[in-house]
Amino acid sequence: MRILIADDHELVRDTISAFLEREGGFEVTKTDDYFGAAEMIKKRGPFDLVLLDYSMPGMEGLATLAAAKELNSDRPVALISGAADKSVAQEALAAGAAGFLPKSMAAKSLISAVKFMIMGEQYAPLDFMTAEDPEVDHPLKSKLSEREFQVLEGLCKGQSNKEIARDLDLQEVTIKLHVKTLCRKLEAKNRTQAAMIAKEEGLF
Amino acid sequence: MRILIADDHELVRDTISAFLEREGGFEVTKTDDYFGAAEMIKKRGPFDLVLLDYSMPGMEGLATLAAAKELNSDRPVALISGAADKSVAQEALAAGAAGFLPKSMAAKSLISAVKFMIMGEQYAPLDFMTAEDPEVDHPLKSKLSEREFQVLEGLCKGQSNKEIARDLDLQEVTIKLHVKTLCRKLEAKNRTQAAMIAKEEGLF
DNA sequence: TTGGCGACTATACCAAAGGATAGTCAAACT
DNA sequence: AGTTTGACTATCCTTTGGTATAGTCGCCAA
Repeated sequence: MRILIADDHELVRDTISAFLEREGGFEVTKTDDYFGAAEMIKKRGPFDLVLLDYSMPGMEGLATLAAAKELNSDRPVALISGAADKSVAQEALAAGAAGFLPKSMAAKSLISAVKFMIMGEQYAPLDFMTAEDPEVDHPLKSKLSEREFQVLEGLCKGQSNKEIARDLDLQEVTIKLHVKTLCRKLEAKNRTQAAMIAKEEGLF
Repeated sequence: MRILIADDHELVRDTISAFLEREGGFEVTKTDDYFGAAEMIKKRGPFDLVLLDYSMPGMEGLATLAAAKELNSDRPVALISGAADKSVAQEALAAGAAGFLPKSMAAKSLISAVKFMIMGEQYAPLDFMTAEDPEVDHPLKSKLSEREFQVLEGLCKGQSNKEIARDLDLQEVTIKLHVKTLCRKLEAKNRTQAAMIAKEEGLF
Protein backbone atom coordinates (compact mmCIF):
# COMPACT_ATOMS: atom_id res chain seq x y z
CA MET A 1 0.00 0.00 0.00
CA ARG A 2 1.43 3.31 -1.08
CA ILE A 3 0.80 6.51 0.81
CA LEU A 4 1.81 10.08 0.02
CA ILE A 5 2.12 12.47 2.90
CA ALA A 6 2.53 16.20 2.36
CA ASP A 7 3.20 18.42 5.37
CA ASP A 8 5.52 21.36 5.82
CA HIS A 9 6.25 20.50 9.41
CA GLU A 10 9.17 18.19 9.13
CA LEU A 11 8.75 16.65 12.55
CA VAL A 12 5.12 15.78 11.99
CA ARG A 13 5.72 14.47 8.52
CA ASP A 14 8.62 12.30 9.52
CA THR A 15 7.14 10.83 12.67
CA ILE A 16 3.88 9.99 10.96
CA SER A 17 5.58 8.44 7.97
CA ALA A 18 8.00 6.47 10.13
CA PHE A 19 5.13 5.16 12.18
CA LEU A 20 3.08 4.19 9.15
CA GLU A 21 6.05 2.39 7.62
CA ARG A 22 7.08 0.55 10.73
CA GLU A 23 3.73 -0.30 12.29
CA GLY A 24 1.48 -0.42 9.29
CA GLY A 25 3.82 -1.77 6.66
CA PHE A 26 2.97 1.03 4.26
CA GLU A 27 5.24 2.45 1.62
CA VAL A 28 5.32 6.16 2.35
CA THR A 29 6.38 9.01 0.07
CA LYS A 30 6.98 12.42 1.63
CA THR A 31 6.86 15.97 0.39
CA ASP A 32 6.59 19.36 2.08
CA ASP A 33 4.10 21.37 0.09
CA TYR A 34 1.20 20.99 -2.28
CA PHE A 35 3.28 21.58 -5.39
CA GLY A 36 5.59 18.74 -4.48
CA ALA A 37 2.61 16.56 -3.75
CA ALA A 38 1.02 17.28 -7.12
CA GLU A 39 4.27 16.49 -8.88
CA MET A 40 4.69 13.23 -6.99
CA ILE A 41 1.19 12.15 -7.84
CA LYS A 42 1.75 12.84 -11.54
CA LYS A 43 5.12 11.12 -11.60
CA ARG A 44 4.54 8.16 -9.34
CA GLY A 45 1.03 7.32 -10.39
CA PRO A 46 -1.98 7.28 -8.09
CA PHE A 47 -1.37 6.52 -4.42
CA ASP A 48 -3.67 4.38 -2.35
CA LEU A 49 -4.02 7.34 -0.02
CA VAL A 50 -2.83 10.92 -0.06
CA LEU A 51 -2.55 12.90 3.18
CA LEU A 52 -2.43 16.68 2.78
CA ASP A 53 -1.74 19.17 5.53
CA TYR A 54 -4.54 21.69 5.52
CA SER A 55 -2.19 24.61 6.07
CA MET A 56 0.93 24.26 4.04
CA PRO A 57 2.32 26.17 1.08
CA GLY A 58 0.11 25.76 -1.97
CA MET A 59 -3.02 24.72 -0.13
CA GLU A 60 -5.99 26.90 -0.86
CA GLY A 61 -8.79 25.27 0.97
CA LEU A 62 -11.11 22.71 -0.47
CA ALA A 63 -10.44 23.53 -4.09
CA THR A 64 -6.93 22.20 -3.70
CA LEU A 65 -8.32 19.08 -2.12
CA ALA A 66 -10.58 18.48 -5.10
CA ALA A 67 -7.69 19.07 -7.48
CA ALA A 68 -5.53 16.58 -5.65
CA LYS A 69 -8.27 14.03 -5.69
CA GLU A 70 -8.67 14.38 -9.42
CA LEU A 71 -4.94 14.14 -9.97
CA ASN A 72 -4.88 10.98 -7.89
CA SER A 73 -7.42 9.28 -10.18
CA ASP A 74 -10.16 9.82 -7.62
CA ARG A 75 -8.50 7.62 -5.06
CA PRO A 76 -8.75 8.76 -1.43
CA VAL A 77 -7.27 12.08 -0.36
CA ALA A 78 -7.49 13.12 3.28
CA LEU A 79 -6.61 16.22 5.25
CA ILE A 80 -4.32 16.50 8.24
CA SER A 81 -4.58 19.52 10.46
CA GLY A 82 -3.34 20.68 13.78
CA ALA A 83 -5.57 23.66 14.22
CA ALA A 84 -8.67 23.41 12.06
CA ASP A 85 -11.99 22.88 13.76
CA LYS A 86 -15.00 20.72 13.26
CA SER A 87 -16.64 22.93 10.67
CA VAL A 88 -13.64 22.71 8.37
CA ALA A 89 -13.63 18.96 8.81
CA GLN A 90 -17.31 18.72 7.95
CA GLU A 91 -16.89 20.80 4.83
CA ALA A 92 -13.92 18.78 3.76
CA LEU A 93 -15.79 15.51 4.17
CA ALA A 94 -18.78 16.91 2.35
CA ALA A 95 -16.43 17.97 -0.44
CA GLY A 96 -15.26 14.41 -0.84
CA ALA A 97 -12.23 14.19 1.42
CA ALA A 98 -11.50 10.62 2.47
CA GLY A 99 -10.95 11.80 5.98
CA PHE A 100 -9.86 14.40 8.42
CA LEU A 101 -7.00 13.71 10.81
CA PRO A 102 -6.38 16.16 13.64
CA LYS A 103 -2.75 16.07 14.67
CA SER A 104 -3.95 15.37 18.17
CA MET A 105 -5.09 11.87 17.35
CA ALA A 106 -3.48 8.76 18.80
CA ALA A 107 -0.84 7.11 16.65
CA LYS A 108 -2.51 3.76 17.07
CA SER A 109 -5.75 5.12 15.70
CA LEU A 110 -3.86 6.58 12.80
CA ILE A 111 -3.09 3.14 11.44
CA SER A 112 -6.72 2.06 11.74
CA ALA A 113 -7.85 5.27 10.12
CA VAL A 114 -5.46 4.92 7.22
CA LYS A 115 -6.53 1.34 6.55
CA PHE A 116 -10.15 2.42 6.82
CA MET A 117 -9.73 5.18 4.29
CA ILE A 118 -7.84 2.96 1.89
CA MET A 119 -10.88 0.71 1.92
CA GLY A 120 -12.82 3.63 0.57
CA GLU A 121 -14.56 4.77 3.73
CA GLN A 122 -14.68 8.26 5.13
CA TYR A 123 -12.89 8.74 8.42
CA ALA A 124 -12.87 11.37 11.14
CA PRO A 125 -12.41 10.88 14.87
CA LEU A 126 -15.87 10.61 16.33
CA ASP A 127 -15.06 12.47 19.50
CA PHE A 128 -13.69 15.31 17.41
CA MET A 129 -16.80 15.46 15.25
CA THR A 130 -19.21 15.05 18.11
CA ALA A 131 -17.63 17.64 20.36
CA GLU A 132 -19.56 20.84 20.79
CA ASP A 133 -17.97 23.82 19.18
CA PRO A 134 -16.19 25.55 22.04
CA GLU A 135 -17.76 28.79 20.74
CA VAL A 136 -14.34 30.34 20.58
CA ASP A 137 -14.44 31.10 24.28
CA HIS A 138 -17.63 33.09 23.95
CA PRO A 139 -16.71 36.41 22.44
CA LEU A 140 -19.83 37.84 24.03
CA LYS A 141 -18.91 36.90 27.51
CA SER A 142 -15.80 39.04 27.37
CA LYS A 143 -17.64 42.00 25.89
CA LEU A 144 -20.26 42.13 28.59
CA SER A 145 -19.81 42.99 32.25
CA GLU A 146 -20.80 40.45 34.85
CA ARG A 147 -24.09 42.20 35.54
CA GLU A 148 -24.98 42.56 31.92
CA PHE A 149 -24.37 38.88 31.51
CA GLN A 150 -26.72 38.02 34.32
CA VAL A 151 -29.36 40.29 32.84
CA LEU A 152 -28.90 38.69 29.45
CA GLU A 153 -29.56 35.35 31.03
CA GLY A 154 -32.82 36.70 32.36
CA LEU A 155 -33.78 37.97 28.91
CA CYS A 156 -33.17 34.52 27.52
CA LYS A 157 -35.61 33.11 30.03
CA GLY A 158 -38.20 35.57 28.80
CA GLN A 159 -38.29 37.39 32.12
CA SER A 160 -39.54 40.95 32.46
CA ASN A 161 -37.24 43.64 33.81
CA LYS A 162 -39.13 43.44 37.08
CA GLU A 163 -38.55 39.73 37.44
CA ILE A 164 -34.89 40.05 36.64
CA ALA A 165 -34.63 42.87 39.17
CA ARG A 166 -36.16 40.68 41.85
CA ASP A 167 -33.85 37.78 41.04
CA LEU A 168 -30.73 39.91 41.11
CA ASP A 169 -31.92 42.03 44.00
CA LEU A 170 -31.67 45.26 42.05
CA GLN A 171 -34.06 47.99 41.03
CA GLU A 172 -36.03 47.63 37.83
CA VAL A 173 -34.52 50.81 36.41
CA THR A 174 -31.07 49.37 36.79
CA ILE A 175 -32.10 46.37 34.76
CA LYS A 176 -33.38 48.68 32.07
CA LEU A 177 -30.03 50.38 31.94
CA HIS A 178 -28.24 47.06 31.63
CA VAL A 179 -30.62 45.92 28.95
CA LYS A 180 -29.92 49.05 27.00
CA THR A 181 -26.14 48.90 27.23
CA LEU A 182 -26.16 45.18 26.58
CA CYS A 183 -28.26 45.64 23.47
CA ARG A 184 -25.86 48.28 22.25
CA LYS A 185 -22.90 45.97 22.77
CA LEU A 186 -24.60 43.10 20.99
CA GLU A 187 -25.88 45.37 18.26
CA ALA A 188 -29.40 44.23 19.02
CA LYS A 189 -32.23 46.67 18.72
CA ASN A 190 -34.29 45.22 21.54
CA ARG A 191 -34.39 42.57 24.24
CA THR A 192 -35.81 39.91 22.00
CA GLN A 193 -33.05 40.29 19.46
CA ALA A 194 -30.45 40.30 22.21
CA ALA A 195 -31.84 37.05 23.53
CA MET A 196 -31.78 35.52 20.05
CA ILE A 197 -28.19 36.55 19.55
CA ALA A 198 -27.22 34.99 22.85
CA LYS A 199 -29.04 31.83 21.85
CA GLU A 200 -27.25 31.68 18.54
CA GLU A 201 -23.95 31.96 20.30
CA GLY A 202 -24.93 28.89 22.24
CA LEU A 203 -25.28 30.71 25.52
CA PHE A 204 -27.67 29.45 28.21
CA MET B 1 -12.06 -13.26 13.79
CA ARG B 2 -15.20 -14.17 15.73
CA ILE B 3 -18.27 -12.01 15.73
CA LEU B 4 -21.51 -12.37 17.65
CA ILE B 5 -24.60 -10.81 16.17
CA ALA B 6 -27.83 -10.48 18.15
CA ASP B 7 -30.93 -9.23 16.39
CA ASP B 8 -34.54 -10.32 16.60
CA HIS B 9 -35.19 -9.61 12.95
CA GLU B 10 -34.25 -12.83 11.29
CA LEU B 11 -33.80 -11.34 7.85
CA VAL B 12 -31.44 -8.64 9.04
CA ARG B 13 -29.45 -10.98 11.22
CA ASP B 14 -29.06 -13.61 8.54
CA THR B 15 -28.18 -11.30 5.70
CA ILE B 16 -25.63 -9.42 7.75
CA SER B 17 -24.05 -12.56 9.08
CA ALA B 18 -23.96 -14.21 5.67
CA PHE B 19 -22.32 -11.14 4.22
CA LEU B 20 -19.73 -10.92 6.97
CA GLU B 21 -18.89 -14.58 6.58
CA ARG B 22 -18.64 -14.57 2.82
CA GLU B 23 -17.08 -11.19 2.14
CA GLY B 24 -15.14 -10.60 5.33
CA GLY B 25 -14.09 -14.09 6.23
CA PHE B 26 -15.44 -13.73 9.75
CA GLU B 27 -16.78 -16.49 11.92
CA VAL B 28 -20.24 -15.34 12.90
CA THR B 29 -22.43 -16.58 15.75
CA LYS B 30 -26.10 -15.59 15.75
CA THR B 31 -28.75 -15.16 18.41
CA ASP B 32 -32.10 -13.38 18.55
CA ASP B 33 -32.22 -11.61 21.87
CA TYR B 34 -30.02 -10.22 24.58
CA PHE B 35 -30.39 -13.23 26.84
CA GLY B 36 -29.13 -15.53 24.13
CA ALA B 37 -26.28 -13.15 23.46
CA ALA B 38 -25.24 -13.07 27.11
CA GLU B 39 -25.31 -16.84 27.26
CA MET B 40 -23.24 -17.18 24.11
CA ILE B 41 -20.64 -14.77 25.42
CA LYS B 42 -20.35 -16.69 28.66
CA LYS B 43 -20.19 -20.06 26.94
CA ARG B 44 -18.07 -19.28 23.90
CA GLY B 45 -15.60 -16.91 25.48
CA PRO B 46 -15.12 -13.30 24.45
CA PHE B 47 -15.83 -12.42 20.83
CA ASP B 48 -13.70 -10.03 18.83
CA LEU B 49 -16.83 -8.01 18.25
CA VAL B 50 -20.40 -8.18 19.51
CA LEU B 51 -23.21 -6.53 17.55
CA LEU B 52 -26.40 -5.90 19.51
CA ASP B 53 -29.68 -4.69 18.07
CA TYR B 54 -30.75 -1.65 20.03
CA SER B 55 -34.36 -2.75 20.15
CA MET B 56 -34.67 -6.45 20.77
CA PRO B 57 -35.97 -8.48 23.68
CA GLY B 58 -33.79 -7.99 26.74
CA MET B 59 -32.23 -4.71 25.69
CA GLU B 60 -32.71 -1.94 28.17
CA GLY B 61 -30.74 0.90 26.78
CA LEU B 62 -27.18 1.65 27.56
CA ALA B 63 -27.04 -0.31 30.78
CA THR B 64 -27.40 -3.51 28.79
CA LEU B 65 -24.64 -2.36 26.51
CA ALA B 66 -22.31 -1.86 29.44
CA ALA B 67 -23.23 -5.25 30.85
CA ALA B 68 -22.49 -6.94 27.54
CA LYS B 69 -19.18 -5.19 27.29
CA GLU B 70 -18.19 -6.36 30.71
CA LEU B 71 -19.30 -9.90 29.95
CA ASN B 72 -17.22 -9.81 26.79
CA SER B 73 -14.04 -9.01 28.74
CA ASP B 74 -14.20 -5.40 27.64
CA ARG B 75 -13.76 -6.26 24.01
CA PRO B 76 -15.76 -4.17 21.52
CA VAL B 77 -19.55 -4.19 21.62
CA ALA B 78 -21.46 -2.16 19.06
CA LEU B 79 -25.10 -1.33 18.50
CA ILE B 80 -27.19 -1.91 15.39
CA SER B 81 -30.37 0.01 14.93
CA GLY B 82 -32.89 0.64 12.25
CA ALA B 83 -34.72 3.49 13.88
CA ALA B 84 -32.61 5.16 16.55
CA ASP B 85 -31.40 8.65 15.88
CA LYS B 86 -28.18 10.54 16.27
CA SER B 87 -28.62 11.36 19.93
CA VAL B 88 -28.90 7.70 20.87
CA ALA B 89 -25.80 6.98 18.84
CA GLN B 90 -23.87 9.74 20.56
CA GLU B 91 -24.86 8.52 23.99
CA ALA B 92 -23.97 4.98 23.12
CA LEU B 93 -20.54 5.99 21.88
CA ALA B 94 -19.98 8.13 24.95
CA ALA B 95 -20.96 5.14 27.07
CA GLY B 96 -18.24 3.08 25.46
CA ALA B 97 -19.95 1.39 22.54
CA ALA B 98 -17.47 0.37 19.88
CA GLY B 99 -19.79 1.70 17.25
CA PHE B 100 -23.23 2.45 16.00
CA LEU B 101 -24.49 0.86 12.81
CA PRO B 102 -27.74 2.13 11.31
CA LYS B 103 -29.40 -0.57 9.29
CA SER B 104 -29.41 1.80 6.38
CA MET B 105 -25.66 1.62 5.90
CA ALA B 106 -24.05 0.12 2.83
CA ALA B 107 -23.02 -3.52 3.12
CA LYS B 108 -19.59 -2.70 1.79
CA SER B 109 -19.04 -0.17 4.54
CA LEU B 110 -20.18 -2.71 7.06
CA ILE B 111 -17.09 -4.83 6.46
CA SER B 112 -14.81 -1.82 6.84
CA ALA B 113 -16.62 -0.75 9.95
CA VAL B 114 -16.39 -4.17 11.52
CA LYS B 115 -12.67 -4.40 10.85
CA PHE B 116 -12.24 -0.92 12.19
CA MET B 117 -14.03 -1.69 15.41
CA ILE B 118 -12.13 -4.92 15.89
CA MET B 119 -8.96 -2.83 15.80
CA GLY B 120 -10.32 -1.02 18.82
CA GLU B 121 -11.59 2.14 17.18
CA GLN B 122 -14.99 3.69 17.53
CA TYR B 123 -17.12 3.71 14.42
CA ALA B 124 -20.24 5.50 13.29
CA PRO B 125 -21.17 6.65 9.77
CA LEU B 126 -20.01 10.21 9.48
CA ASP B 127 -22.92 11.35 7.39
CA PHE B 128 -25.27 9.92 9.98
CA MET B 129 -23.53 11.70 12.82
CA THR B 130 -23.16 14.95 10.95
CA ALA B 131 -26.74 15.14 9.75
CA GLU B 132 -28.95 17.73 11.39
CA ASP B 133 -31.70 16.35 13.56
CA PRO B 134 -34.80 16.53 11.38
CA GLU B 135 -36.63 18.06 14.39
CA VAL B 136 -39.39 15.51 14.11
CA ASP B 137 -41.23 17.52 11.47
CA HIS B 138 -41.63 20.56 13.66
CA PRO B 139 -44.46 19.95 16.08
CA LEU B 140 -44.88 23.72 16.38
CA LYS B 141 -45.52 24.27 12.74
CA SER B 142 -48.63 22.15 12.87
CA LYS B 143 -49.92 23.87 15.99
CA LEU B 144 -49.72 27.36 14.56
CA SER B 145 -51.72 28.87 11.75
CA GLU B 146 -49.93 30.18 8.70
CA ARG B 147 -50.22 33.79 9.91
CA GLU B 148 -49.04 33.00 13.39
CA PHE B 149 -46.07 31.27 11.91
CA GLN B 150 -45.15 34.33 9.85
CA VAL B 151 -45.51 36.52 12.92
CA LEU B 152 -43.34 34.17 14.93
CA GLU B 153 -40.68 34.51 12.28
CA GLY B 154 -40.81 38.26 12.76
CA LEU B 155 -40.47 37.87 16.50
CA CYS B 156 -37.37 35.77 15.95
CA LYS B 157 -35.87 38.58 13.92
CA GLY B 158 -36.48 40.89 16.86
CA GLN B 159 -38.96 42.96 14.90
CA SER B 160 -41.55 45.18 16.57
CA ASN B 161 -45.23 44.60 15.97
CA LYS B 162 -45.22 47.60 13.68
CA GLU B 163 -42.42 46.23 11.54
CA ILE B 164 -44.06 42.86 11.27
CA ALA B 165 -47.31 44.55 10.31
CA ARG B 166 -45.57 46.44 7.54
CA ASP B 167 -43.88 43.31 6.22
CA LEU B 168 -47.07 41.29 6.18
CA ASP B 169 -49.22 44.18 5.06
CA LEU B 170 -51.49 43.99 8.06
CA GLN B 171 -52.48 46.33 10.88
CA GLU B 172 -50.36 46.47 13.99
CA VAL B 173 -53.31 45.42 16.15
CA THR B 174 -53.68 42.26 14.16
CA ILE B 175 -50.08 41.40 14.84
CA LYS B 176 -50.69 41.93 18.53
CA LEU B 177 -53.54 39.48 18.36
CA HIS B 178 -51.40 36.90 16.61
CA VAL B 179 -48.60 37.39 19.09
CA LYS B 180 -51.00 36.76 21.92
CA THR B 181 -52.55 33.62 20.51
CA LEU B 182 -49.19 32.32 19.40
CA CYS B 183 -47.77 32.85 22.88
CA ARG B 184 -50.69 30.97 24.35
CA LYS B 185 -50.14 28.05 21.99
CA LEU B 186 -46.43 27.91 22.73
CA GLU B 187 -47.01 28.39 26.43
CA ALA B 188 -44.74 31.42 26.34
CA LYS B 189 -45.52 34.37 28.54
CA ASN B 190 -44.24 37.00 26.13
CA ARG B 191 -42.74 37.55 22.70
CA THR B 192 -39.19 37.02 23.83
CA GLN B 193 -39.94 33.65 25.31
CA ALA B 194 -41.89 32.67 22.22
CA ALA B 195 -38.90 33.54 20.07
CA MET B 196 -36.60 31.53 22.29
CA ILE B 197 -38.89 28.52 22.10
CA ALA B 198 -38.96 28.75 18.33
CA LYS B 199 -35.19 28.96 18.31
CA GLU B 200 -34.85 25.92 20.52
CA GLU B 201 -37.04 23.97 18.17
CA GLY B 202 -34.58 24.81 15.45
CA LEU B 203 -36.96 27.10 13.60
CA PHE B 204 -35.64 29.96 11.46
C1' DT C 1 -78.96 27.94 6.20
C1' DT C 2 -77.13 28.51 10.10
C1' DG C 3 -73.68 28.16 13.31
C1' DG C 4 -68.88 27.91 14.30
C1' DC C 5 -64.22 29.08 13.19
C1' DG C 6 -60.17 31.50 11.58
C1' DA C 7 -58.31 35.66 9.82
C1' DC C 8 -58.72 40.21 10.20
C1' DT C 9 -59.83 45.14 11.93
C1' DA C 10 -61.08 48.54 15.51
C1' DT C 11 -61.03 51.06 20.22
C1' DA C 12 -59.52 51.56 24.44
C1' DC C 13 -56.70 50.88 28.54
C1' DC C 14 -52.83 49.71 31.39
C1' DA C 15 -48.30 47.62 31.87
C1' DA C 16 -43.82 47.21 30.31
C1' DA C 17 -39.98 48.57 27.68
C1' DG C 18 -36.94 51.90 26.03
C1' DG C 19 -34.53 56.37 25.92
C1' DA C 20 -32.47 60.67 28.00
C1' DT C 21 -30.26 62.90 31.68
C1' DA C 22 -28.36 63.20 36.11
C1' DG C 23 -26.42 61.88 40.27
C1' DT C 24 -24.09 58.65 44.08
C1' DC C 25 -20.49 55.58 45.33
C1' DA C 26 -16.43 52.76 45.39
C1' DA C 27 -12.54 50.79 43.11
C1' DA C 28 -8.85 51.52 39.94
C1' DC C 29 -5.56 54.32 37.70
C1' DT C 30 -2.07 58.69 37.11
C1' DA D 1 -5.45 64.22 45.29
C1' DG D 2 -7.74 64.05 41.33
C1' DT D 3 -9.76 61.51 37.40
C1' DT D 4 -11.90 57.84 35.36
C1' DT D 5 -14.85 54.02 35.11
C1' DG D 6 -18.42 50.67 36.21
C1' DA D 7 -22.30 49.52 38.89
C1' DC D 8 -26.15 51.39 40.64
C1' DT D 9 -30.31 54.54 41.56
C1' DA D 10 -33.54 58.20 40.30
C1' DT D 11 -37.02 60.93 37.44
C1' DC D 12 -39.35 61.90 33.44
C1' DC D 13 -41.38 60.87 29.16
C1' DT D 14 -42.42 58.24 24.83
C1' DT D 15 -43.09 54.13 22.50
C1' DT D 16 -44.25 49.52 22.41
C1' DG D 17 -46.39 45.50 24.12
C1' DG D 18 -50.16 42.91 26.17
C1' DT D 19 -55.17 42.27 27.32
C1' DA D 20 -60.09 42.79 26.70
C1' DT D 21 -64.05 43.33 24.04
C1' DA D 22 -66.50 43.70 19.88
C1' DG D 23 -67.45 43.39 15.18
C1' DT D 24 -66.76 42.04 9.89
C1' DC D 25 -65.96 38.68 6.34
C1' DG D 26 -65.46 34.28 4.12
C1' DC D 27 -65.47 29.36 4.44
C1' DC D 28 -66.87 24.82 5.69
C1' DA D 29 -69.61 21.38 7.58
C1' DA D 30 -73.67 19.83 10.35
